[in-house]
Amino acid sequence: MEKYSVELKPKEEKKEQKLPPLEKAEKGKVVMRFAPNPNGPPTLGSARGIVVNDEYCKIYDGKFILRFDDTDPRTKRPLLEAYEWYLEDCEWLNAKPDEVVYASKRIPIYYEYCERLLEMEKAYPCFCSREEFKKFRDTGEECPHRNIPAEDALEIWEKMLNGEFEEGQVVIRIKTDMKHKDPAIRDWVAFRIIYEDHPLVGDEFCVWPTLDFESAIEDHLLGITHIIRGKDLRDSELRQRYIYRYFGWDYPITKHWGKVSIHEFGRLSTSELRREIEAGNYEGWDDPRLPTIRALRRRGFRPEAIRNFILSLGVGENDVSVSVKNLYAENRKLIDPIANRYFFVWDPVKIKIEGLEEEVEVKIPLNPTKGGFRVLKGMRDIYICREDFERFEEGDLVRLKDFCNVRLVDKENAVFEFEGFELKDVKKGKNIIHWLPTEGVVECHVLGIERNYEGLAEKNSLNDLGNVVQFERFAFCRLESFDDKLRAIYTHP
RNA sequence: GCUCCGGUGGUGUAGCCCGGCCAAUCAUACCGGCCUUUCGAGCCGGUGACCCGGGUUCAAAUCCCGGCCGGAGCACCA
Repeated sequence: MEKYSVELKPKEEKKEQKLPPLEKAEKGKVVMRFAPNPNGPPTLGSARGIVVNDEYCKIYDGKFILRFDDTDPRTKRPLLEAYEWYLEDCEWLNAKPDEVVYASKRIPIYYEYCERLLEMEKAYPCFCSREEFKKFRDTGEECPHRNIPAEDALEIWEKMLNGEFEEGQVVIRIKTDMKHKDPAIRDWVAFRIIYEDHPLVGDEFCVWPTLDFESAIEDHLLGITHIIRGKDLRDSELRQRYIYRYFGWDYPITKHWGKVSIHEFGRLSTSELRREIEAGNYEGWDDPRLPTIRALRRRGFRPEAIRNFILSLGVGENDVSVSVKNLYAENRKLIDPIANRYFFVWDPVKIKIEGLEEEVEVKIPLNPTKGGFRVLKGMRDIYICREDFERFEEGDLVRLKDFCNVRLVDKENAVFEFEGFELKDVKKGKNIIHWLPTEGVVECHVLGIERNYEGLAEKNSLNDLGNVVQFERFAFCRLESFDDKLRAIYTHP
């Protein structure tokens, strides 16, 4: 009995720093933020922003802010439920923000700063169409509106706010340098007119700041010291620095990482996922095949595994393309010592064991490191996987794991012959298979990644409802619910 | 096209700023072995990389130049 009760060795956590030191970071003074647009649930991609920023805050005793950059009610319209999802998932990832900010609720603040810029003649209302302005930008010429005097500019701004212009008729641009060597930086748009209800603040506003403007102001107001984000926002820094210069502010220290793509999931774009779901290709945002945090949680991943996986990607600027197997490995380290083992027989075939005198009680270890047992009834009629059954030929000796040895004598009728309880002859290898009696089992459906599985599982496993278990020789699965049958979700091998 | 960034084993990563201790770290994958019972788990071991060419130097993955390859931005999206 004690041969299974090996003591649980707590895999000691190496306290090594998982991230490179942050430039000019002082303990206790670091303020960082993760600033998503909540137009869908957090994905593994968002988790990178959450985890890396949070991890640095933890390392430096800093402050972690979650800021919703939700200032576009149309093109990347926020999803009302998603605000809550971000809060939930951050907390689940052990990255509870110290402060939460909603940009859409702070629009008047951005207006004030815009007015100051207009007064300083560092911003101007521009009536060029996109196409017209593109020409100026490409040639490096100033557009005719660039030198509108402050008073007139302010007047136009007032009219914008009052809804006296059509959408697209006028925008506010920040003066940079029309000769800037990178055309992307030249006089960028800070405010535009959009007549559309915002999911959070309704129709209160019709003049909306762009991300570059809103983010620039907020980062300063919030006292952000370090920004780490995707390299797609690299030029933002160059644009925003103009505002910082005009106001005499210091720009935070920045770092940018490349794109992550996961072999099995592809690029992690929220908009794409949304399209797929709306097209009915997935059941919802928590469909286990999806790379959303809620799907991963549903599958039974540990938040620590996700953190470790993300941190292992580092913060380099080159794009990474990694396999989920790395995530699986991280999770396995955490759950292997605690997940109870059970038998799950998919595509079951009923076989008969001839010559088995009486039913026996079979004790099987619950977990090799933790110890404990579960009991199955060893009887004449049992189930095994069709996959296994098909492999065998008459005369083959098979070990029913922890039960007995049997020999296939009549494949046609699925009859085996009892050979003894002793573990001998078949001590290892593919001929040790798992099995299930005809009593003490429940129907089980496993929602898989590539395919789903129908079969039978030990009734014992009901004790682990809600937990992740290992179905031996199958995979780790999370037992989600039990109604007419046990419903499990495939976690990973 | 213009601007910027990056290239370390199959994959990801450390090292590069401040050249030598790097015949290059760690993980994953793969292969092999082990296990009185998961060969789809676990344990142990092994294979495997500095994009190319020049230069500087006693010494270069690390510094410089050129090339090649990859990526990002150039939206009234974030």
